[in-house]
Amino acid sequence: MPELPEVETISNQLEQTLKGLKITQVKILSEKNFNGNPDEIISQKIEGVTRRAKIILIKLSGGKYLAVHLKLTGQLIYRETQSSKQLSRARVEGDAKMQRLEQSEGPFEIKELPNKFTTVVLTFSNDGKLYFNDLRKFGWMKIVGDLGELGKMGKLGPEANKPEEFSLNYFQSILAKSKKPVKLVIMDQEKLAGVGNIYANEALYMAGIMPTRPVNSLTEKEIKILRDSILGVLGEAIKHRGTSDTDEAYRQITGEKGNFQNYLQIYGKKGQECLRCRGEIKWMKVGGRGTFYCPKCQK
DNA sequence: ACCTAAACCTGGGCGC
DNA sequence: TGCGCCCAGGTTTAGG
Repeated sequence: MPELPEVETISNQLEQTLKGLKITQVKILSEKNFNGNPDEIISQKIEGVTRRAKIILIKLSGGKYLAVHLKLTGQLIYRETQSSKQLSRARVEGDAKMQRLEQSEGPFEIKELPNKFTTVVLTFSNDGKLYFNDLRKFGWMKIVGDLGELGKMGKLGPEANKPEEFSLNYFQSILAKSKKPVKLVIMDQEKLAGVGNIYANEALYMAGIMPTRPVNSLTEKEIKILRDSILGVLGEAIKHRGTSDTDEAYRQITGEKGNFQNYLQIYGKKGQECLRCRGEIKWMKVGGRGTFYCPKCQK
């Protein structure tokens, strides 16, 4: 699910929420989604939470990290209270935060936790709990000393939302070498970290470039515009706390949806009108992934 | 080195 | 209403 803006949002919220707490319990409900010895992290303090590409890194006082990848449908939901008694008390007392939680929408209405999709539950020294839910169970948690232990996943390009790392010079250098479709190159995590299917579609539309264009055919001007579009769309999506396009995937740690789905221009809009030319938005597969484009506006 | 399809899973939506 | 098929925010792996 989550791409850079969603993982950034979750990571920032976890940093705010978990920093300084100790892990008191690790309950594993799905063995295949937790890699490592859970006893190793019990009673360790959370020193901070950061992000690299689409990986969340929870730094522990023992020096290691609890790394989390949400893949397509992973969620991390934090609750300090969950009993129905507490819910009803919050209702009576008009607790704004709890009411907001109760009102969030979708089939996973996260009233009951853990639920059938919960794979791991971490409990902290304040009795708060972090629920790792994952409908498709592709996501994982892993105890690692550094990113190198993640194998291929640890080999990552510059962060796609950071202009200094993702420099124009660097972008030009990776594009000159290859005849691959531009969409595949900007989604290649080893070349550029954080861009996934939604934001690749959006950035290419904004830049007016066909997703299938061989990268070595891009003009200098197009390369500049594409870089600006990637930086721009990721920045905006972070501001709006990510995209919750469907009901079953990305949520903020409160259970609330993000808001960037209201600002998408091309992703998921097959058959609808292009905002720019009023032509029909088309769909095709590029590298096996669903790709939305406007044949008039993207060359 | 390239490309594609399949694999990991579960559920929603569509056509018939 | 039900069945079969295709689709889904990611990444790895197998085969040509």
